[in-house]
Amino acid sequence: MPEIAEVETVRNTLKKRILHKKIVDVNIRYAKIIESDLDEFKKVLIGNEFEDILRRGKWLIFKLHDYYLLSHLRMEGKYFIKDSKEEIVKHEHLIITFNDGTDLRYHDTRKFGRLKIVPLDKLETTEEIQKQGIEPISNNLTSAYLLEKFKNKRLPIKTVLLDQEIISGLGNIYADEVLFASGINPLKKASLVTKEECEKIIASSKKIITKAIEMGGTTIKSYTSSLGVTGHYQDYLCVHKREGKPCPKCERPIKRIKVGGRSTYYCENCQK
DNA sequence: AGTGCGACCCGAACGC
DNA sequence: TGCGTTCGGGTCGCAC
Repeated sequence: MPEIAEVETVRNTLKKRILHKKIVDVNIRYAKIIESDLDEFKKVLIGNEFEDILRRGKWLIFKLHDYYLLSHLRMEGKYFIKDSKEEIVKHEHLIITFNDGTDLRYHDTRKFGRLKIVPLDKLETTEEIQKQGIEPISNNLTSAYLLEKFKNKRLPIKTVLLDQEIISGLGNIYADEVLFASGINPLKKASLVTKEECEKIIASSKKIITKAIEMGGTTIKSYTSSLGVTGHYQDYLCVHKREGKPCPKCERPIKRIKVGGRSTYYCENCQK
């Protein structure tokens, strides 16, 4: 679920609620989501405090005094802030307790999310962070860069847009939306995408992501960002999850196909 | 190096 | 109603 807009919304929401509070306890209830040594993980967190929250692609980066806590929500990870006295519910896998009687709780139905700690000076050399491509909302994203990256890719453009090492942060929802807005068929081989089409991909990515962040992300199924905040971008989706519904431009029914194993929605008429 | 596909998990939606 | 199957907003590892 969480794509860049959702992660950004979580970041902004949590920043208002958890900074500069002393961590007094850490309860790991499902250890496999933690990629660091568990004792070290706890030792680093307890007595520490979050000083800032950053984001790189879909990675949330919590800055501690001497370490970063990296968190990837994958498909269904969510953060909640609750009173420490509240009963722990199913799927709350990590509970960080603050000295003011509140908890930051990581909830993940499918257990796909991952967390790890890295020392401050090791962030840039951490593989997960190093691999991230250019942010869609960055001015460094140019058609020259995309053309170079697409050059040797025979994969469908849709699949390549999901490659975090090229553009970081686009997921299945916004990839469909970007291609619709750009008038590009999701099955078109990436190596055949033109400079003009790259310009369209860049312009529509910026527009769609900016708007989605403004709307607090997209809520599909039960996804809510932290604190029960619900995104509203789903009201603006043109093609994703709209199989059979009329295309916003030409009114013909939206098609659903599989591309690289992922559900893909598009308009046959507008995306030749 | 680039590509294809199963694996990781679970619950909801669907089909009978 | 009940039971089995399919699917998914993401990424990784492995085989070719």
